[in-house]
Amino acid sequence: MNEAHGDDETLAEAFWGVARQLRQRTREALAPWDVTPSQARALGVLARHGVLRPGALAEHLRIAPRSATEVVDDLERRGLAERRPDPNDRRATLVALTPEGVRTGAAIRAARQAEADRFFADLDPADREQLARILRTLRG
Amino acid sequence: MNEAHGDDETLAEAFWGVARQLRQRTREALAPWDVTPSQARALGVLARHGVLRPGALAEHLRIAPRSATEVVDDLERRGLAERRPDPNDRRATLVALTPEGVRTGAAIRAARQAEADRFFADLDPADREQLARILRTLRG
DNA sequence: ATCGATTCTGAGGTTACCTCATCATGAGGG
DNA sequence: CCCTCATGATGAGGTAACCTCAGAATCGAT
Repeated sequence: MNEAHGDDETLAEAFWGVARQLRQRTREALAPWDVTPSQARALGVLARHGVLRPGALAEHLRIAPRSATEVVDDLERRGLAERRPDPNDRRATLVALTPEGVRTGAAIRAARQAEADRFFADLDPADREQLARILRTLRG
Repeated sequence: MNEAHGDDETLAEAFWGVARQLRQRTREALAPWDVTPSQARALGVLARHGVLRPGALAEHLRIAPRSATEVVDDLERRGLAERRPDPNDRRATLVALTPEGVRTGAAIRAARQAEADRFFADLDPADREQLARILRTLRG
């Protein structure tokens, strides 16, 4: 019920505009390590949860198990993670970060955090608090 | 079921959590028309701006010109848009919505809007105003 | 008339997903 | 002990939505 003239933007449009900017910035922050966003996410999950089966990794990433296999392939190819057999279940494999994977994961996490902080630094502290509260409400 | 509810969640993480939910809802709202998100976006741009060249469409969608060709192919295949020669420039083609494209575009716009409204309806009016203002600031 | 810019599209590549089929193994029952 | 069913990972093959690079047609300007 609200167009008829130019761009008075809806909340959703504004939200996606900001999302686009933030994604862009995050991508730039990731550039020095030459890892794709999906690899970075997997690195983050593995850093948080330690050794995981591909299936469990998939759950955390909310992707299909088959897709986790692929991400692990990539990380392994880059020397950031390695597979090892699960001693308790011979069907399963365990995925663990290599030392380099741990290092890279930490560095990426820090860089991403710094970039996000810089992004939200345009807001004064009160607005940041408001935004955090509102986002929490939306996830209720 | 999964994913720890970050108590110490960063603003960025909260933001992406909300984005994920909103994207999910939007996707569901689009389902009845069986158009992909990218087709829906193009439909929206064409509905707003009328007849456009593929290149101009690409700019509005912020994608490469070559990719707009593809989106137009899809819309044309579905009978939602059609190409016609630009009478003023024989290099160019113009993309226009068909009547069905216009109808579908309007319906999608309404459905999407309704879904977004429902999504943000969890917020009271004051919070919606705050959120709009904060998002505007971030885009400064 | 020529030359550089522009407009689109073919060819082919990438990322990040997906489903379905297959194979090995595990767990429980008879 | 064998059989069946469930589970874990992966091969094969597919999709959406992008991309770049080349090339053909045309335009505008000199």
